[in-house]
Amino acid sequence: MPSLLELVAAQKMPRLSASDHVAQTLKKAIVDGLLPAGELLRQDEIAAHFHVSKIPVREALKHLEAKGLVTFLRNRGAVVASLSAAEIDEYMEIRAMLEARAARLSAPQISDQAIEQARRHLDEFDQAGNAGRWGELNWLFHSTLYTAAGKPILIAEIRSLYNKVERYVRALLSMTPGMPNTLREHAEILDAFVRRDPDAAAELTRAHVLDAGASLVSYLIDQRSKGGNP
Amino acid sequence: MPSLLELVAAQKMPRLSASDHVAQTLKKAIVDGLLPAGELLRQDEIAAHFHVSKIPVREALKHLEAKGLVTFLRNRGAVVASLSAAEIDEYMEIRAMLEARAARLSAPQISDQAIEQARRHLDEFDQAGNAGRWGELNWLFHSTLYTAAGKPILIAEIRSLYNKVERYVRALLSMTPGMPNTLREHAEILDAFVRRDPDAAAELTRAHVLDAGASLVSYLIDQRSKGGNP
DNA sequence: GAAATTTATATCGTATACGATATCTGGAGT
DNA sequence: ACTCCAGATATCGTATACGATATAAATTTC
Repeated sequence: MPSLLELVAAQKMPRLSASDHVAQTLKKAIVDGLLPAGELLRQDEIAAHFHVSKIPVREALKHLEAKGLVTFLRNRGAVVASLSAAEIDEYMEIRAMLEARAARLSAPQISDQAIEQARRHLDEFDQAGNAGRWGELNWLFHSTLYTAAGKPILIAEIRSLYNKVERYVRALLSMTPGMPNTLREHAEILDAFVRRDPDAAAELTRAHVLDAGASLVSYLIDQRSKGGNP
Repeated sequence: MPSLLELVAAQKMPRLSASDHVAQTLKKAIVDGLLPAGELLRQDEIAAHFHVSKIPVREALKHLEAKGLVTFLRNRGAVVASLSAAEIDEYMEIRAMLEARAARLSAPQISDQAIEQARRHLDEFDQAGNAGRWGELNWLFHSTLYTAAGKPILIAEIRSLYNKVERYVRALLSMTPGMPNTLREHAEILDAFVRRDPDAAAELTRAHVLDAGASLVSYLIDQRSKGGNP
């Protein structure tokens, strides 16, 4: 039987490897937009920040490279990945397809509890002031609606796409006061789920994502034509 | 001006890092099914095979982990990822959606040259005996049809899904003599593109992928209920 | 004074080295 | 003979060390 001391020590034992810890933390920083696109990620600097050597840092960066969040430049280091407007447009189109599918499969199956949980996320979302909390609540609202589909891989793929574009969505949202369409669209989507209407849930979800995508692309094209963003 | 000797030396200089070279080679071995699911990937062994140290090997494995081809077991090493029948089913469903979309967008735009190229891949495919060459030609046939869509990200996502299930598709195909439906379906798809019919191209492509998925899942369920596959 | 070349410096990519963890082997105890 | 524990062995995960490459600075050349 393990002693109390051993249990306490086990608590201190990292369940995650150093490499995984660095990867998780960096991933969040990139998705949240704390690290701007194109930012050079110096390995020694990151290693010092996490009190580890470069080895786990490089492993973490390789992991994020495969996930599309980081780009390696041979002998020049890793940078936060940049997406063109066209690429973002494609990602949003794919998201629209997959999320519409998830909504269609989930709507007829969803439980009252899940709907209530989604409604709570939505209420909190509507009140949340800062863009950081907003991103998480938006994801929680949508993913809560999708779980009844019983398609974990589909949701994981959606999440992966979400991670790639999230920082751009937030940049737009922090510029757009009031979120004109978002609130109404969310309410309509939730209502479709309440009615257990698969067609409405799918189509409203598709339109919601495509609408966000269109706003995003026009904002980016506008922004980059002016600012001369590298 | 660089001397001839320097240019020759530059030829020998690896355009790829050791880590990327290992990743590419391992990825191909896994996708092609040379390394069976669950196989332990010993770092020292792989390092010796490539005449490098463990560091680039681990970076390569981390990259493949993020791509879903490898799974790390803490302090026990990396294994070739295994997929359940349900997971394969989900991946094939998503492929069906994305490939139908690519076909729909591409069909009205496709050039005669692209169609001829696809036809050549198809002819070679029909004659190819071994399953190894088959996989590449199948991909070439389909991807050639999709390129006119002008959606590189969509195609990359399809390819990523393809990589995850390809080894299972091949295992089935090597068991199935003659490929009953595949040849006819391919011919029908190509014909839809010849007619520049987006609806037919999309629906036939969707059915083709879903058909392959259904065969795959029933084969796997059958196989695993008998053999007691770990 | 500007362009080109050399030197210096910083950072990367990888080999080596070593402690930590898991698995294997053999013996003690029942 | 079987279980349980201890030591040995193998493999992993990471720190340290160092050659290679790119960028910046200094120097030379025209």
